[in-house]
Amino acid sequence: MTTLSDHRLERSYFLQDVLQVARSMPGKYLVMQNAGEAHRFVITDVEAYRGEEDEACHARKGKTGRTRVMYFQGGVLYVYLIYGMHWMLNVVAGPQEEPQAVLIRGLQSINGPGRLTRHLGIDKTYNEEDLVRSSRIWLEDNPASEGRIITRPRVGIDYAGKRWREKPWRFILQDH
DNA sequence: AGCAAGATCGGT
DNA sequence: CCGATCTTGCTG
Repeated sequence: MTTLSDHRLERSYFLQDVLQVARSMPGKYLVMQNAGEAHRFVITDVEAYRGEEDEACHARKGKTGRTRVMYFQGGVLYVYLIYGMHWMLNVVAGPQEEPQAVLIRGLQSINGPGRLTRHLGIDKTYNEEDLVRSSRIWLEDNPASEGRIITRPRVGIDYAGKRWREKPWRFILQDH
């Protein structure tokens, strides 16, 4: 018998380049399992951060205590605190030693990267969690997903140079 | 040891 | 538009 969990995304998906991963992520499910109950949320809004050369990426200054997880192979979570208040949820992408990550900015019915982690109870204990093996959080393909993806410049990165500010690396599911 | 900045949010 | 709130990374 086929169950939805057979749709869990495997390693090969996350090993793709971050731009491929990011633009195909809207429409997929973020699954949270607690007390044996799985809750599925459609991902609607993401951004790609790509390598040390990307002036908007945390890895622009190389490997540090905080960014070391970005150098892991794709499929693990990068969770960090911003402004002393909000947990940001990122999915590491690409092969080992290539620092790339997808910031999840919105879910169906929960907009905003800080609001969604608060709603789901995601905090620093999720940092470095492996989406391919975890029993409390993973991603699933959504065969029924339809809807167009629109692109926009990334948000909140005024510190980056113009060339990087203007990259259309935000991917939003149309009508959300 | 001290400091400035930050991939945000909610209230004026 | 501004303040909250605290970790991180850089400087000395």
